Amino acid sequence: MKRVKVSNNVIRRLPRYLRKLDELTEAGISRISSFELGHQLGFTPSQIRQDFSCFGEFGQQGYGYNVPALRAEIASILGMDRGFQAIMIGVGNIGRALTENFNFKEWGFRLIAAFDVRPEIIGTMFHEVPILSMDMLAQFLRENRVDAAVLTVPKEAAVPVTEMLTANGVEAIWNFTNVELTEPNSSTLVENIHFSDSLLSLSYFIAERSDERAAKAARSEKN
Amino acid sequence: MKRVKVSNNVIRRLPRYLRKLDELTEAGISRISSFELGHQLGFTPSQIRQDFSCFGEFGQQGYGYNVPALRAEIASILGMDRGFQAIMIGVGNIGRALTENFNFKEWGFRLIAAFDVRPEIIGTMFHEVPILSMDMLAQFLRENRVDAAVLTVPKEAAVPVTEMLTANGVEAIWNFTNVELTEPNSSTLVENIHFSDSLLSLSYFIAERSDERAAKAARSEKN
DNA sequence: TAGATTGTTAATCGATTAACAATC
DNA sequence: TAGATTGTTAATCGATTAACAATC
Repeated sequence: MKRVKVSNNVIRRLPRYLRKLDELTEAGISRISSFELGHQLGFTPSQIRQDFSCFGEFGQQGYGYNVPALRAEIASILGMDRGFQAIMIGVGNIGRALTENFNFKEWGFRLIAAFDVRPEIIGTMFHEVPILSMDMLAQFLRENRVDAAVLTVPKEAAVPVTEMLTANGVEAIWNFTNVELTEPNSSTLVENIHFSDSLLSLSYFIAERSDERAAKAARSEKN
Repeated sequence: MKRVKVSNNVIRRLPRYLRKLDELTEAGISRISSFELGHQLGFTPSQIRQDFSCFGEFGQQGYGYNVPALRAEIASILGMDRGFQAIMIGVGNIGRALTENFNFKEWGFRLIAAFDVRPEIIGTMFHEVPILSMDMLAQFLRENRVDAAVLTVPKEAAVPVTEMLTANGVEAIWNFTNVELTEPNSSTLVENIHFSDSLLSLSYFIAERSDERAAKAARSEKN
């Protein structure tokens, strides 16, 4: 697979393509043009062809794209077939909710262990995932390949735990704490789930619309 | 406040500014230059000044920005002071985890009610939020101002519930279902929390780095 | 073959960065 | 005042869109 430098925007669109292709498959659609796919996602056909062309030639002139084949290509580009292994740090509310509700396997990750500091849960299993003591973390990382750590610890623990993880060779963190981990000069990959950022963006748009309406109402009152 | 058309990229950066300013406040720092702020966030000073200039003049030549004042401005731009009210649809695992762990008030939202279809929880309270029957939704929306709905229903219910919400005047949805709700021609604001999209982006970067290392290893083996 | 649609090159558009006069 | 740093205009860079020859 050719891996030229692909822009961040393109990468962020890949999972949306994947989801849409899964929806199409479910609906029994096996063939789609960039025109129709673009229409359904709100992208231009050009953008879609440009995006895919970063990785190869997946379509066929005069025909379009084969849905399952394209799906498989994108899954592979995203690394879903690489058998990545992940650990979870912090088995509190968020960690448990994630373990129960999020299907790591479906997205190519195997959650092989979880770590916590509370003696009462250490040594137990939670949904087929063993909960180990944080004291075991370093040893565990020496003995197992861990491609990513899911960070679901309390706010205060976020930075020290991150330091511990990177010091022990973890190079990718899926961060659920509402703490800014991205250090300007670190090579660790950090992907953030910032609930508040998301809600605040929505809040901005709600406020914007509200202001627009108020302005409109004020104008029509004048006339 | 001037509200010219602000690009999406700028809006997405605002919550990060807010968080950083809160961190600075906590650290007792009350003044910062665009240079230093940029350094800490990985942005250029130019970008920071450009971003802020969309909304007004918050700095002072020769001095920089006053941290609490700038924080207040951004909070206001994001609509955090507008007393937005939200309802939650679906009180399953995700809904409960969110109610327990996410402080809506901190971000300017008041969670005034939750809705579910399961008789055994209808009529109860969960963390000060009353759980009502879905049958009451339409009436509730007529009688209360609801600025946003938090969508935490099972996958299958996502589309029908969304239709019901929009039909009853809800114009903003915070979507936690892994379903593509953004219809190309709807005016409803949809903000998605797609866990899988986030993990798959991370997966891409892990795979990319792995490939780069393999290529490097292969090259050095040849020499 | 004729029609459709790709992959790719060129043109446009928008966002980021640089530069600098204004000013605290 | 001199030094620092903003707000803003201009330059650059990158991403999106348009166009079209290639081809199934």
